Amino acid sequence: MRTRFAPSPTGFLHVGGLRTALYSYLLAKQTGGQFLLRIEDTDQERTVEGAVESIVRSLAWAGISPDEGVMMEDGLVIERGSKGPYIQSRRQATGIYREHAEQLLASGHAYRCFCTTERLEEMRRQQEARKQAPMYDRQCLHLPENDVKRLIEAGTSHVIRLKVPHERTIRFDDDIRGTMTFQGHTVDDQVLLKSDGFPTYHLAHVIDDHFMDIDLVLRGEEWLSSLPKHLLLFEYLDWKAPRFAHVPLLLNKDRTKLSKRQNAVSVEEYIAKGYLPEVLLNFLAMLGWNPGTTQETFSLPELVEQFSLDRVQKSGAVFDLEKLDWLQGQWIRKIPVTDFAERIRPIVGKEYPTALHDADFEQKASLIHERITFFHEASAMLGYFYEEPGITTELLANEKQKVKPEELPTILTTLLGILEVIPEKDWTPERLLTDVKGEVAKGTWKLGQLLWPLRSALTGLPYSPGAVEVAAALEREKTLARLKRAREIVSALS
RNA sequence: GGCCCCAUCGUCUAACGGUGAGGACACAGGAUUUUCAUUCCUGUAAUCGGGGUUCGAUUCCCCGUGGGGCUGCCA
Repeated sequence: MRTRFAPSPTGFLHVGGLRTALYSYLLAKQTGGQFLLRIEDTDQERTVEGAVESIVRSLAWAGISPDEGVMMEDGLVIERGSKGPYIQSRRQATGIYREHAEQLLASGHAYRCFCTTERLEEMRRQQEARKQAPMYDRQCLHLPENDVKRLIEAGTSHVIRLKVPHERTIRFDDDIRGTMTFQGHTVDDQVLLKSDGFPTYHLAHVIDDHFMDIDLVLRGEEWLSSLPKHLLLFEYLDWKAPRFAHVPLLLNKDRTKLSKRQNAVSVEEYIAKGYLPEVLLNFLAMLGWNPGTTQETFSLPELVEQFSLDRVQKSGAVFDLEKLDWLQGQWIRKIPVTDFAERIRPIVGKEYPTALHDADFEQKASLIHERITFFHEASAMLGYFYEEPGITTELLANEKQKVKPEELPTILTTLLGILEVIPEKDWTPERLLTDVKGEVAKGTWKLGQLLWPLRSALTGLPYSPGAVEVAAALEREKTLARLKRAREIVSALS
């Protein structure tokens, strides 16, 4: 099956766009077909410089690479394939859209309209005042042939409109929604070719999807109401229409269409925040689709295998970030520790260069593997291994753990007494814990009263990996030095 | 206003017309005998309303209601 994604280069790639691209990609891949990327830049005014690069880059980041059409090679945007060009402004230059608009004119399914924007605006105003649906009143449909000829010769600016058959009922099947029906008289005579010679979306999509041999058009639900126009065009051009699947919209918390005002909507924002491509894809796939099992995490190959349109939801889905963050945690924990360590090493190294050559970095990284959500948190979580932490009495004491400030000097001395007798070669988390517990067994202190001051003296943090794990990774000498320093601080204050 | 689409826990969702309406996120409580996190266990929580059809409707039909989309020489 050949599918395509056809965004307009009006800005960054939208997360909703990434989802339709993903679904299209999955369908193409699972049938051994091709996925195409086409750029729809027929609106000269809305086209944004650099948007094509940005969209292609975001798609590549997500691992959704087109087999044909617009793609990235060596950092450059290129076009590849035998059905090109794949950028509509370049296709326009070939005359393909005008040609077919004229064919529709000749067959009587379209007509020229010379109405000015002012007249159209006035007409709509009046229609609304009369509580009628704003629709073109067909003034130019009834223009005598001679007048049309004269106006064209005079070079009068005009558009070409589709002549919608009012008496017809248009029925069709959508792969997600099933059968739908529209009455012809409720469908407006859509502009097909604008006065600047560019096609509108409607004409361009029909022509391009035909010539690019697209089997299935998968797009957002916002296109549902213009589908009758597209079907009519396929019919009038005497082409076989592709299948259509309209996916439900992504929603804000208040259930309106996902918008910039209420959410981060561009893929670039999620990249910048540090989400893994696997996570965004996994999350987006599950918004509006479910596997019918309790599986929650899916890799791209798993999605290719399991995705199907008949399990796609009809109603819109709220884009809820909480599950996204949970998924990110799940995916991070799936990364083998060695790989995880190598991924965060450069991040930590940026702030603490010694981490770059730390032979025991993996041991330290393993301590935060289950605690981290974003890689960029790593340096803050491991900083105490590479610089002396700031320690205060307030931090070392802890009411909940029953660590009273005035007892700190005694506790720290006790801790040093326990640890100093452990030789370098036995400096493991297990041995450290065993010996601390041995002290607890004597009955003076509870475990928390010893471990809280130990952990906070070593890390300078209220939350961190466990005391003995940190001590082991920090090594004997540094651990003892930090405890001594802590003891000096508390004795100076008492 | 008109046209079209949609409707199960707060959110994402499951359920050949027969289930105690299931799972996940979030939330609450607990366990993992130090914090945080992880992991595990438990709990709170839903079929929009009204009519049909049927022995039996979350499921099928109709009418409401609610929400959304479209209504541009934008896509």
